[in-house]
Amino acid sequence: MDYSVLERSILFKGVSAIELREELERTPHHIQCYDKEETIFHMMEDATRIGIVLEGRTQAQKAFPNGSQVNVSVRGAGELIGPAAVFSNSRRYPCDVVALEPVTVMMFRREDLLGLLQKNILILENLMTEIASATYMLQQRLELLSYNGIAQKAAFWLLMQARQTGKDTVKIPDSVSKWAMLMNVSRPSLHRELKKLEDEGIISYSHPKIQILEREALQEVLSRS
Amino acid sequence: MDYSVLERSILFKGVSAIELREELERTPHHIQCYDKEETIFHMMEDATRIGIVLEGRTQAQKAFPNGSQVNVSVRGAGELIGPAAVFSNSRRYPCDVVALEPVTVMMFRREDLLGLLQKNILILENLMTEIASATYMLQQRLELLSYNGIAQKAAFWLLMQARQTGKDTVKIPDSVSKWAMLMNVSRPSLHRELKKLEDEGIISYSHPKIQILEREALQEVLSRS
DNA sequence: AAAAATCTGTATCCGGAGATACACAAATCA
DNA sequence: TGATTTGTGTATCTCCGGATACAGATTTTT
Repeated sequence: MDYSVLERSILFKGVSAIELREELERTPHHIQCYDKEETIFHMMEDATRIGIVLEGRTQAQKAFPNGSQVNVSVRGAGELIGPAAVFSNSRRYPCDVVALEPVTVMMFRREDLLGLLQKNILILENLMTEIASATYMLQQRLELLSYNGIAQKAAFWLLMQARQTGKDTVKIPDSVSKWAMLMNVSRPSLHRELKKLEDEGIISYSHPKIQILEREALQEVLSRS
Repeated sequence: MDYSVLERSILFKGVSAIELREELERTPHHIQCYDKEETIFHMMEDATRIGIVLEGRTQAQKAFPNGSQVNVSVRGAGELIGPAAVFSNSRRYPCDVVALEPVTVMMFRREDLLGLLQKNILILENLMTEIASATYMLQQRLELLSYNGIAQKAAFWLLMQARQTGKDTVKIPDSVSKWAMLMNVSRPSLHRELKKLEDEGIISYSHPKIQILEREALQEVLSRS
């Protein structure tokens, strides 16, 4: 078994290889594989298990009654799926988690993980940081959705990316379509607004890349409405 | 000093009074009072402190550059403010937290609280559950905002309330205006849509109360679009 | 390399919802 | 109790953005 992923995983980072091995021997868990498209956790299902992605990528998504769908987050090797759900009061998965590719996951049952946490403070801190950061991401997401104009949403997202990466050239996430979904707007509308921003000389947009030309002006877009 | 609030607080519930007193004596903290309208935590400020509300109510809110504002959550006696922010990677408060009334808060610095957590697993579990549940609330909020129609948003909210309370008569939160803000729509538009739903015989609306007449139909509203 | 699937750029149409305005009711305060 | 503030009910107007369509480009599959 390859421990390198685990050693750098969200949950176990900072834990020495030896210690990690011991902990795992003591703690019940199992490895599970899923095909592409397969659902790992079902929305509203009882949240008894938490997973560490060992291989492949998963996506949390929420299907709407009208057929549309919102993508919440993508998790790759070393990342966790379902951590908040398992410890929340409701103890339900709030979205579906599906495999974007063939995926292998290490699964822990809630009670077994709790044991781990009680014995190893470092793991516990890791988990807490992860969950806390998740709420931060969600708040960010919420702020994005709370802007009423498409230009505002796009500007907010661009400024956020620019701040996080330190660069003022931003690559579009996967595709314009995905980006539009992320912001809960239609793709043609997003495209139209990007063009407008380009016409105004605030950004320059050539397919997979967007460059922020006038950060001031872009900031100022946020206060329009 | 009155310990009754603390004993039933989110953070310390389940901890015996004696133990609680000991912990508090060992752990640096201080009590702070705020006037109505005063800001307790500033958005983007360095998140070094976590608070337990002892008296009064606080509100987390986010001001937008264009002047509008989103209310995130209200916290009363025994509840926590800033728990996720303090343990997130960014370590920034994601919103302003302001006093809705005169408020007294017990403040802990991050490092002091960490000490508490390491010594007392129960407190740690409490905190984790709280943060995890917060992400659940946020997901809910996100789902609400992700519906594109006002009728859909309202229906979702009503069904949620009905499920949570078990009743099919729902009281509007504070006021229609506040409700509209919560869902990020304009008040007149919300009112219009409520009327429509009433015309359709799905709900009955007489000022502070809404009764769900046809739950099936209301559920079905969600899939419109 | 051909075929299939997916994504982009762009235009046209139209409905939903925001902004605004104002009379009336309700709650708060002086 | 009257005055001031805050919230509700409702209409009208405007426009942003969703739906749809389709031609070219790009990527993936076979």
